[in-house]
Amino acid sequence: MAESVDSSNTTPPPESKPAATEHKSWADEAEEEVPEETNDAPSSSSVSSLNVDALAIDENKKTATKFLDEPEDSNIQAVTSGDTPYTSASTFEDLNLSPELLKGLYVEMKFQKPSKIQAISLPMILSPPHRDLIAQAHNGSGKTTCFVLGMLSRVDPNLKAPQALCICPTRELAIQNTEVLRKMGKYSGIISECAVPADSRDSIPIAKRAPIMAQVVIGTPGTIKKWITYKKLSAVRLNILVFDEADQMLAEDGFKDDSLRIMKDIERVNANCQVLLFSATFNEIVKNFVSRTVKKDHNQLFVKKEELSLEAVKQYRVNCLDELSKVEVIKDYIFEIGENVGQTIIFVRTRHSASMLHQSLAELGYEVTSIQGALQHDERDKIVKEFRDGLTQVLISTDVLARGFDQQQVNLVINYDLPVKHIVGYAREQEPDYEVYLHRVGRAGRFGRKGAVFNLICGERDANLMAKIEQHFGTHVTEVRAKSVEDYKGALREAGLLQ
DNA sequence: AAAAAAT
Repeated sequence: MAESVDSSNTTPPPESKPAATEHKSWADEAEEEVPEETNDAPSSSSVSSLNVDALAIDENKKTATKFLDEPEDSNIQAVTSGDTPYTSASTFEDLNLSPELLKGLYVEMKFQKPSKIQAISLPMILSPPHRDLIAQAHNGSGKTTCFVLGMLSRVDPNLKAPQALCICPTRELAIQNTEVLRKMGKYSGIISECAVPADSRDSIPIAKRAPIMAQVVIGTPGTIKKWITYKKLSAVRLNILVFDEADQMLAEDGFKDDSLRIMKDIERVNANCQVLLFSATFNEIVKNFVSRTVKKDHNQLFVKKEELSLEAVKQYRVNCLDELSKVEVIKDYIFEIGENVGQTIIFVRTRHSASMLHQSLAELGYEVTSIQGALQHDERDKIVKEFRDGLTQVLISTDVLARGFDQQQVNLVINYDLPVKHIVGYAREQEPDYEVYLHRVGRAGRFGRKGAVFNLICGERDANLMAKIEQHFGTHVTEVRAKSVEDYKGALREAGLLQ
């Protein structure tokens, strides 16, 4: 039903081309980034021969392009602006990167060749005239590498001034992206700074801070805005501005104003700053809005929503009699067998329920940690670090970690509550937050790994939400009977997480 | 409601 809406806005109708090939498992090719799991067709599989075919032109001189490459076509729809030809990169060498950056990719990151989204987006990001780009790609498919490499490539190492800026919705994501950039840029000599609020004890008053000399700055909107306002962060030499989770950053209350403000502040002093918007989700309304926040001649990459669910992540529902039995399900089944399949994140809707669930499980003797935005910054950092180090197996979280959090050992995601949209006024029926759902699911199955999601459903209200989610993404969420451990084992086996 | 972050 919504498909027509989707395609009409993503892509002008093709004129002469046959319909895009059926979608194949994205996961198969996303695995390219994981050396030990690489079992793909050899890289000679004709990626380099693809070129851009003009399919249709609209009044803005937008050209719809279809990248015809590997047999497992991932159906990323490209809309390019003007007549710059872009050729997909089959190797990182195709991108004219510095030897230092190539070394970072191969030695530090252990990458072999670009993933699909990298192959397509990087030429668009790196080739003059450096047009703005709105890029959508699946969870865990390597978006971070796209913009991190974009930032590193567009920095002049000899110029000691901020040249690349990246804005993220959470502290955790800003830290994670900074770590990726430092790793990838290890041999480049490029200096970076993470702009998130410091612990109260070692924070320096902004007025006393020296101006930022780092060449790349990655952070959250409040701190970045503050640095710009106090003239500690100059936008004059910025070549590239990235919004990670851009749909949230630019369209959601609380983020939108800050993001647009930062964009305007930069524009005022710098007309040539390339803007990149990255996310796994851009719903139709948001897509429409954000495309008006970037330059008119921007390029676009989009994926249909029906093809966004990761096929490698199996989705299940568990019907629970009441809220209390949700805890039973978690302790009897998830803890009994879940611990054998890797790490688990349990998502809850409120900060309060994060604490409550944590407490209940702790009282029952289970080792869990929980994270939510009301905790102290250093506490948040500590909990994430323990989880990353594998010291904790099960982490309860609000949606603070719903987006972007990349921990490859997470194979299991529990939706203790389904995400719902906050509707102002008196709505009769609750609407699921489809984007948050997809992002939560995407915490499992990183880079094409297997994963499973258990949605704990209680009552008609939850059942309704679940049904809407299934309909929206065109996926089936299999029911698991909450009767015995065997039922759960069967589900995990089916998901490929158990033998 | 949650996410940022400032006061």
